[in-house]
Parts: sequence; C-alpha cells; structure tokens
Amino acid sequence: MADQLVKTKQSGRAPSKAYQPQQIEQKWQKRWEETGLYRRVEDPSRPKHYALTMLPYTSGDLHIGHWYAMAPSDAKARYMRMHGYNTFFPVGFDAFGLPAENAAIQHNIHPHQWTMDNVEHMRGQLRAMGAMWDWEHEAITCLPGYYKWTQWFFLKFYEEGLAYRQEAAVDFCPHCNTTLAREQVWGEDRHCERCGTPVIKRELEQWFFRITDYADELLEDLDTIDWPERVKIMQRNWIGRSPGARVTFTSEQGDPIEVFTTRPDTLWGATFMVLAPEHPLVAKLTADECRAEVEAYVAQSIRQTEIDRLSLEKEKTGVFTGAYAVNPVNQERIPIWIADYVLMTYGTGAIMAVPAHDERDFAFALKFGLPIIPVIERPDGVAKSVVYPGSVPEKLAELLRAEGIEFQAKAVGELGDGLFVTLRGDAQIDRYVALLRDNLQPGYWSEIVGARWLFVFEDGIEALSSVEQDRAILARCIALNPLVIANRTVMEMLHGVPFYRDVLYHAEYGDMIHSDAFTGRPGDTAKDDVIRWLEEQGSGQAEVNYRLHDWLISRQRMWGAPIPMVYCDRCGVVPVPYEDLPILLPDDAEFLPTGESPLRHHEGFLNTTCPACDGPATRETDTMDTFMCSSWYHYAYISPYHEGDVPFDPEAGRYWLPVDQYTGGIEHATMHLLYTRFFTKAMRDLGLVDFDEPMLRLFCQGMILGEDNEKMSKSRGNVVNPDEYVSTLGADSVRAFLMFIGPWELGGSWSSTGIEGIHRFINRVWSVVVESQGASSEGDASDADMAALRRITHQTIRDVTRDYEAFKFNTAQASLMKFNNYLMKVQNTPVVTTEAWTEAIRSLTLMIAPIMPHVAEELWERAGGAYSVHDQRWPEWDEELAADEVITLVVQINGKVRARIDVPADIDEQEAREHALAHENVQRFLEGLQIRKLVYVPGRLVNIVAN
RNA sequence: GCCGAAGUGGCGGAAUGGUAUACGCGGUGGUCUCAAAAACCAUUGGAGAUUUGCUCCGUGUGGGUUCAACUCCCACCUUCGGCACCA
Repeated sequence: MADQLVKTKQSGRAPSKAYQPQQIEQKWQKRWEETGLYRRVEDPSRPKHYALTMLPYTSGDLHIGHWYAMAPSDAKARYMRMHGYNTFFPVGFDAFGLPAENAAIQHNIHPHQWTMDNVEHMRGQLRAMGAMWDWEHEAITCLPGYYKWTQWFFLKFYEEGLAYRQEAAVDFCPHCNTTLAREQVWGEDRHCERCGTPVIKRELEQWFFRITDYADELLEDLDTIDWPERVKIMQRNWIGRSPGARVTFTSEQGDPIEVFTTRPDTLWGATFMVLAPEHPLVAKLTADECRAEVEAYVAQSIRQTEIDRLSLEKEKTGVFTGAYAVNPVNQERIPIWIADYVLMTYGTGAIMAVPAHDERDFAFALKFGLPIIPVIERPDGVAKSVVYPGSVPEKLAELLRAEGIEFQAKAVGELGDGLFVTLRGDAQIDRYVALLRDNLQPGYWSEIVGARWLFVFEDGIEALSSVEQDRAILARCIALNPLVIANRTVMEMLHGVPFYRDVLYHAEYGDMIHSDAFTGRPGDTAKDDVIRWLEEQGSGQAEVNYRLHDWLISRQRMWGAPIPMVYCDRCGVVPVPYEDLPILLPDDAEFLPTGESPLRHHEGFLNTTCPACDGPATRETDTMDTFMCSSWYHYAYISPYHEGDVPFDPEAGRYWLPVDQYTGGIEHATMHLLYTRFFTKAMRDLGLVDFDEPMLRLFCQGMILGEDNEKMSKSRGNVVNPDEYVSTLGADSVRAFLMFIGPWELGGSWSSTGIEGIHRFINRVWSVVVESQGASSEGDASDADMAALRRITHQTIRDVTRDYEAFKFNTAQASLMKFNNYLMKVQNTPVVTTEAWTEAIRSLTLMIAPIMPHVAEELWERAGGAYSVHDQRWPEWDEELAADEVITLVVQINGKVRARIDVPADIDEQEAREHALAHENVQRFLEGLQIRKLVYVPGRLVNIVAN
C-alpha cells in the first residue's frame, strides 16, 4: 500500500474514490496511444492471431449497430492477446459507394471530400470505443494507393481469363442508375438492396468475373472452415449445384435442341418440350399458323420481365409453336411449346417436360391438356381406386374386408355409395385387380392409380404406359361413359376425382417403368445408368449446372474504382498497362441532377490514347462494384497502400495471413463472404497466397433492436445514439451492456434501464477493488473462509474462460457479477487482508479487461499492477481449488424432488443411499410403497423408483 | 412451397438428459435521510395448505422414449431470416 501512497503523491492529485468514466476513459485512451500499446509488432517466435471485424462504410456516423458488431469482436481479440497471441486487430473504411455521390448532388461537395470528412468524424467515434485497433494499418478503399490495387486485381483477373465483357440482360436499378449483381437484388418484388426500388432488366454490355469457375471449390471447401452452419447452408443453396445431363432432342426440321435435366431417368416420360420465350430457336421453329400468337406471347413476356415482376402470377402461361421434336430415347414425336416458366438464364433455356414427375410440368400439362405418362414407380407403393356404385356386386365390400384391404364407402354424387380403396404394396394390388376382374359388371371399367396405372375393362387390362395408350384408354372410357368426353387426357380425367389427387404426381427417385429396356431399373442406379447409355448413344452427356451466376462487377457510377480498360477503334478492348495504374478519378467532376455518372461526360477522363497503337481511344466509364474493394481489404491491412509489384508485403503476409477470426453480420452470407472466398482462390492461383480460404473462423452476430423490439430507424424514432451514453455512463458501460443483452449471435433489444444495471455493476466492481486497497481487519481469516474465496475465484475463472472461448459474453458477465456479489459480501471480513483476496481482485480485474478495458486498466493500476493490464496473462484455474467441498444431493421419488441434503462432495454411493432413505420427507413419501429400483448419479442425485 | 434459427417468470435471458428460472431489469418491503435521489439489505413464477426444510401446477401445442425431458424422437402452431418457376 505504500506504493499506492507514493504514486498518489507523485500524480499531485488524489485519485478519485468515485468511478468517473469520462475521466479515466480519456486518460487511458491517451496513454494507450502514446505508448503504442496496440501497435502491431512482428515477432515470428510468437503464435499470431489475426482478428478482424467487417469494415464499416463511411456513412458519417457510428451507430449502436457498429458498436454491437465491433465491441464484442474487440473483447475476443483482447482475450486472445491475454493468452499470449501476437494479435493483429486492424480497422479501415469501405469508402466507395453511392451515398457519397448523392451527397455530391445534393450539397455540391465532391464525394472525396464528403467521404474523408466522414472518415475523420468516425475515427473519433471509433476511438471512443476504446478498442485495440492498430490505426497504423488503417486502409481506406477510396484512396488511390488502395484502388490502384483494386484495379490491379481486375487486370490480373482479365489476364487469367477470369474477367470478361458480355452483353446480357442484367438487373438495373432505375433509382441508383446502375446495374446490380444478382445478389444485390432482394425480395419477392426484386428490389434494389440499397434503395428498395424494384429493379428492371436491361440489355447491356457489362464486365463479369468467372466466379462460377470456382463453384465446386467454393462448395467443397466449406467443409474445411469453421463457419456457422447457417452461413454454409446459405452459400450451398446460393451456389445450387445440380448434377444431371445435357440431352439433345431434334426438331422435325433437324435442329438440335439441347436441354438440361437433373432427371435423365425420366426421359421416357417427356411428353412435350418447353423453350424460354427468348430462346434463339423460337423464331425458326414456329410454324406459320402459330406465328402471330407466338410473337405476341414473346413480346408480352419480355415486357413483363421489364416492368412488373410484382404480379408474380403462379398460373402457368404458354403457347404452342406448331413444331414438334423427336425424343431421342424412344423416337416419340412431341410438341414444342414456349412458356415463361422456363428461364433463358438457367441450363440451356429449354427443357424436356416430364409432367408425371415435375410439379411445374404437371401443372402446365394439366392446363393445356398435354399427356402425362408416369415413368417412375412410387417408392411408397401406395395405389388408389374408386369403385363406382353399380359397377360391382355388393359383396365386393365383404371380399375386400376379407383380404384386409383398406376402403371407405362414401356417396358418389347421387348414384349411391362407392368404395374408396387405398392399396399398399404389390401383393394387395394384385389381389385387388383379380377381384375386380372377377366382379366387374358389363359396361363398366375401374382404374388403379398411383403405384400402378391400370385400367380394368370387361375384356382386359390396359396400362397408362405411353401417349398411344393414353388416347386408347380415354377413347374406351368415353365410349363407356360419355360424361368424361370433356377430358383431353386420362390424367385430366383422373384429376377430376379429388380422392386421387395426392397420388397423381411425384418427384421421388424410384424404379423405372414404361421405359422400354430400362423398365425395372432400380431407382438408386437409374439416373447414372441412363446417363451412361446416353453417352454411348451419343445423344447426351453428364453435366452439372449451378444456380450461381458469374459476378457482374460493372457499375454505372462515378464513386468507385474505374475499370482499367480502354476502347480503341482499331485495337478494340485494350487493358491499361500496369505502370499506368491507378486510373485516377477526376477531382473536378460535375454532378448532374439526373444521377448519371459524370465520368461519361468528363472529357479529361474519357479521352486517352490506346496503349497498343497510340491512337485516340476512350476509357471505360463504368466503375467496379464496391464488393471488389472489400474482397481483399484484409490483405491490404497487412501493408496499406503497398508500394511494390504485389498488393501487399509478402513477408508480413506469410506470418499474419490468413485471418484467424472474422466477425460480422449474416446479411453478407451470399455476397461479401462468397466474393472474398472467390478472390482468395483466384489469388492463390495467381501465386499471391498459398492457402485456400481467407477466414478460418467466422462468427456472425445478430442484430441490435430498439427498445421497442423493432429494427432501429429514424422514422420509428427508436434509434439509440451511443455517443450520448458514452458521455454519461462511459464507453465501458455501453460495451458491457451490449455484451450482456443475450447471446451475441441472436441479437437483442436495447434497454435504457438495462445499461444502468450494468453501470451499477461496474460501480460495484470499482468499489470492491478500490475500497479494499489497504483495508485492515481485526482477527485472522479462517482457513475455511479463505478456501471458500479461492473456490469461487477459481470456479469463476473456469466458467468465464469457457464462455469467452464460445463468444458467450452474457454468461461470462453473469459469472463475474456473481463473483463480485460474493466479494462484496466478504469484503468486511478478515479475508480482505489475505493472499486469497489479492488473487480474487487480481483475477476479477483481468477478467473484466476485455469487456471494460478502461476501468480494468485504472483498477489494475490502483491495485499496484504494472502497465498494462492488457499485456497480462489470462488467469488460470486450478481444478482442485475450484472443486466443491459440499454438494447438494437431490433425492427424488419417481422423478419428483422430495429432499435436498447437503453432503460432502466425496460421498460414495452407499452413503448417499443411506442419507437419502433416512430423510424424513423421503420416508413419509415411501410409506406403503415398495422400492423397485434406485438410480444414483454421483455427486448429483438419488432417484428412488417405487410403487 | 423449400431451407435455417427461435419460442422458458412482468421483461432480457440461464440451464443440452439429473435442483427449471443463474445473472440482470422491473416490482414490493426495509436501512440511511428533514425529505428525495443514489447506495445498501431482504423479498419476488402461479395456486394452495396444517405457512419448520410442505404440496400441486408450470419451459408454444399434442403425443412418445426414459428411473428422470426446457434438453432426445414424432406430429403440429407461432415469430424471424434466407431462397423461391433453377428443369
């Protein structure tokens, strides 16, 4: 304590007894900066830890959502640092993007100025958080030293064939005046991710990255990284790998029509084809008599994709082209239709329709009266049949019952009762068919549908096995019962019976039927067998399709990294030489109220000379998607604005890369988190890095909501301003409260009373530590009291350590509160003078340090610790010291708690039984009962089973 | 429609087969004070009783497995997120 007094005198002013967050937070932030506490050090002898939180956009104001994302991330980085890891925790800014341009238009300020003003303001706000950021490795994506490398990546990708330019129907936001990547189009109404305006389709020449080249690797390597399962699932779904086959059909005129199918085993059930309205063969195939109708449909569907996708009518539409194709497996002649449910952007833009085994084709076929022929057996073996009144003698019901066949007698219209039969399995179906054959009255038929497709007539049985059979069966049915004449197909007739509807169509794998030589082929090999046979026949081959599209990176915006390409009338598209990078954005751009990119009209930017022929040429005026910048920022942090041949210092990169722990919002699951993985794989193939994945571990936090449990928004008026709370309760309270709300991954609601509770907790920690300094007491502490204190100290270290490991800051703090409550209870007893107390205070201070770095540093100093608490080793627990001496033995009778007995922790089973049975309340309940069994869970409970 | 997460006191939440409601907020009573605030102490799921260390009910709903279920299995309901004619 003498040290304390000396220190106090030296500082010239007595340190406050009260906790004054504003004072100590400023004091320590200054000291940390002056001493370079968080500056990165290169020390290859120590294990490194690269901790990273998603970089903020330069919106100009740090809101509580940023705190919620960053403070826990900082706490974990600090925890790792205290475990001896050489920890790198950088920060920077995502600084390109549309808001800067909007500000330019509205306030007549250059985007650069607007952005850098915001950066300056946000830096101050970020510093107030007291995070351990290494500001010397800050990177801002809109500075030339940064975007020079973003452009460099574009050129490298172009060289590698990963960047290409193509005219395509792309998503365009009319409000932002730019194209968007598919991932940036959200929701059912397909609106712009940024501004919410519904997007339209535009035919434009745009630059794309071949992310699909890496589709399989992006999929497979998910298994190698420690990421949340929900993110992996989203990426898997987004990539959407579909293995199948490409099969060539031929039009009657001889044009090959390629289709992609995941179900080549259903080829024999293809009863028609459908082309997308934009399919290039449509005009050629269309028969003259159908041309007017086809052209009208094509025009209408193009208009629909452009204007209102909102009215997503589920009802299928389409028209017949008048043309026919030949099915390569059975030479069947099948009609060719066009319909907008077939998308030009997936597969080949044409499909074979197998209505019996595809829900969409089924609906289409039913609507347009196209034949539906089942070719895959139902795996569940269920078949149905309706026996019409009068078609069989009454005794049939008896016979069915005798066979154990399930049926219900129900009225059919006004005809009387019919039998609604459900059959399970081949044996039942066979017996049922035999019964029908024996009992069917003249002039009737009966059908079995589902597992089999049989029509029992007086003179024989017909199967629905081909289009010819479909016509023949329908004709016979109409002859017997003219009421069914309105049906165009057998399936349409069957669909008229509601009882049948759930067995008419299925999309499962199963044994092949009605498929020539393949009939009977089992479902588990059918698909592969057919693909092999197609390959032998030369009519198809295995193919994999992906839902993932190539990444559209062109943006018709000014505030982004210019695409380093030049257009020359003589040489065409020419890349800018590396030595000319960066292609700078002009600082005198004129912003038009239309929002159109000023680069298009900026003579100085636009006009250049061709790098190949030196002739006049024009620059590409589109800039790159800002996700380009954020795909490699964690490499930029290694050595910001690097000067050299490559984007970052390879030497430093070898030590620090890859990122060990990444944290951020889940909203980037299929955008940033997929793009950055693609970048890393492409960089590896360029020889820039020698690993496959950029971030080894990922944690996604939830969203912070307003006090009313709603998403924070200005219009709701529930926005929480962190600066206000920082100035009153202090940054430590804001940090700690955000980490106390609940599990980080689930998010939670702000609470103005909740943060006061946390503030009280910090005050209590403060008073326990400060007031016990130099405390004295009368008498000595007992061994038992010291042991008890050490026990809770070590138990707390154990629990808190485990919680930090799992990002469970809420329960870590709960344990710390419990611990502190205990310390408050015993601080006026003699233990306060013991080593055990010193250990307890020291451990407490160390354990709060990651969450409340300022107050921990202050208390550490006041307790005589050497600067800095953040350089100390994390406390370790001793299992023996943490072990309980006394446990509460729970005694249950038939699973209900009847007694709780305090017993020594090392009690053996025999003693536990005796204690349990001897208890008064237990005996009361056992009266008159016979003990059947006794379950003993060591150290926990005894359950007596009695009756 | 498909995929995923969640549902526990008045509120945020804890407990991943073994004492349901840790910790915090809010409430109630008290100490201190002329008074109030702050702080501290006690108490706080519901119902009941013969009110010692008592009983019953209770983790979205309905079943099941188990000596024992918030926890595992089956079916369903609600909320939130993602995808949505992807052949």
